[in-house]
Amino acid sequence: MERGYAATSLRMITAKARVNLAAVNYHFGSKESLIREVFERRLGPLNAARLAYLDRLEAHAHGRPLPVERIVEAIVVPALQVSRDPLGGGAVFLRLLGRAISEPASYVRETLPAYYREVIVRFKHAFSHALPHVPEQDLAWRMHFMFGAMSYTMAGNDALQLIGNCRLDGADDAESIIRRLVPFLAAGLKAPLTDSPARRTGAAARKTVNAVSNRKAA
Amino acid sequence: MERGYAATSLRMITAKARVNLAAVNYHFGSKESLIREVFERRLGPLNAARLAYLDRLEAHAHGRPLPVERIVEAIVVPALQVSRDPLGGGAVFLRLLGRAISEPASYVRETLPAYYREVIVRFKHAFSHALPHVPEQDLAWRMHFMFGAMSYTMAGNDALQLIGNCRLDGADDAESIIRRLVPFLAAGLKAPLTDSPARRTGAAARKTVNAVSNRKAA
DNA sequence: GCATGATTCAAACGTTCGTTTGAATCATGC
DNA sequence: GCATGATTCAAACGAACGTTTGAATCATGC
Repeated sequence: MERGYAATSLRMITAKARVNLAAVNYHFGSKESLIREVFERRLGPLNAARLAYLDRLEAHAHGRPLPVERIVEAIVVPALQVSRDPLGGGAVFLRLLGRAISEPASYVRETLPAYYREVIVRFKHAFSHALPHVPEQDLAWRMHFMFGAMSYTMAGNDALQLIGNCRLDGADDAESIIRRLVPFLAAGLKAPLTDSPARRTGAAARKTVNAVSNRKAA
Repeated sequence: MERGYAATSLRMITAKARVNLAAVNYHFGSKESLIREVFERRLGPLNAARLAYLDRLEAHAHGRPLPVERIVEAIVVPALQVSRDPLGGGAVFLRLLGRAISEPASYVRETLPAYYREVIVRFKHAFSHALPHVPEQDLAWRMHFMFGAMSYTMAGNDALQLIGNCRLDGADDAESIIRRLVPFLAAGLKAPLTDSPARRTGAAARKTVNAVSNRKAA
């Protein structure tokens, strides 16, 4: 979580766990299998809880479209529960997960999608039902942005915000994060569609390029 | 960009660049200094362009609050320009940057904030001027979410979306990404404030925890 | 109490890493 | 054309990595 996969050695892990170095290869086979097992144990139940949450919402709705906020909650709230449950991995696992999605290592790029496939399909249907006027492509992109904001937040990437002369309070309190994250994401998903491709950026953008070039020349 | 800092060896880099391995330590001193130089060269001009863009907007506004969409554009459009300019690093640098923000390595967690300090202060002022009803803490969080969605998108994290039975078209076309990203972020920043802390999540959340526990027992 | 299979342990393996070294090569000013 | 400083190069260094090994230890059923 705090060092990334490649930079975390089995010697660090086994020392922290107070076990012998060879135990990892004996019980798991390899370092790669070890972290795969972590996801197997933690991510499966988390996504199952998300689907169960969505099932409950849809059962209550009797086919009517759900409020976007509720659908977003179905994704975010189970993560909150995990972060509160030390036996379920706690907040540490969420941080690991947030980082893992950006992890370039092949082991995770080939493993994670399998866990998310059903979640994405189900929630995409729910969103497209709740937002019938949003074209499929736009919805896919908005879900993409949503996952970005979520995983970034879960990864605890406070590197930038720390220095904005005002710390983020309640960064440890998952509920206060969700109270702010859900309205943000729901508003983004419900944003009005802009059919005109922002023509006005053309001129300003050219000036920007010049500013970049000038800086480089200096 | 595609392997992460720790997993990218100087031997790979020097082989790709068709130079001798020792050249890195001769010209840069160390691997860490090498990547620091990359940020020095690329990130400085990019953030300068963002500030210049904001300067231009504010000069035209004569003290009046700016539309949130325009402020977001000031952050996003210069990145588009960089992605189009192969000499400025191109899209590859943006992907590197998006990954770097999530990179746990200490070299970057201590280097990047310095480049972003002024950007964050200036844009926070602009946003709080445009959104006077949003408390400072909420605004800080919303900017945090915004950076998350942005860096995730810039990092090209398509691992999850690929399998949602509908590919993201135009993923290479930066302008079409921006056309969708700006409305999403602006809507999120302008989202109505929820003063009631979503009490209704209590019961549902408890059920969710049970679902997780049951899955674990199975 | 002893045989047996599972687990733990210290030690070593081969590989790869970032870095250093010292000689070879290049460029440049006189 | 030669001295000098900068750069390139092949080779090696020590350290750290994931993994393997074989003996020691533990647990368990008879």
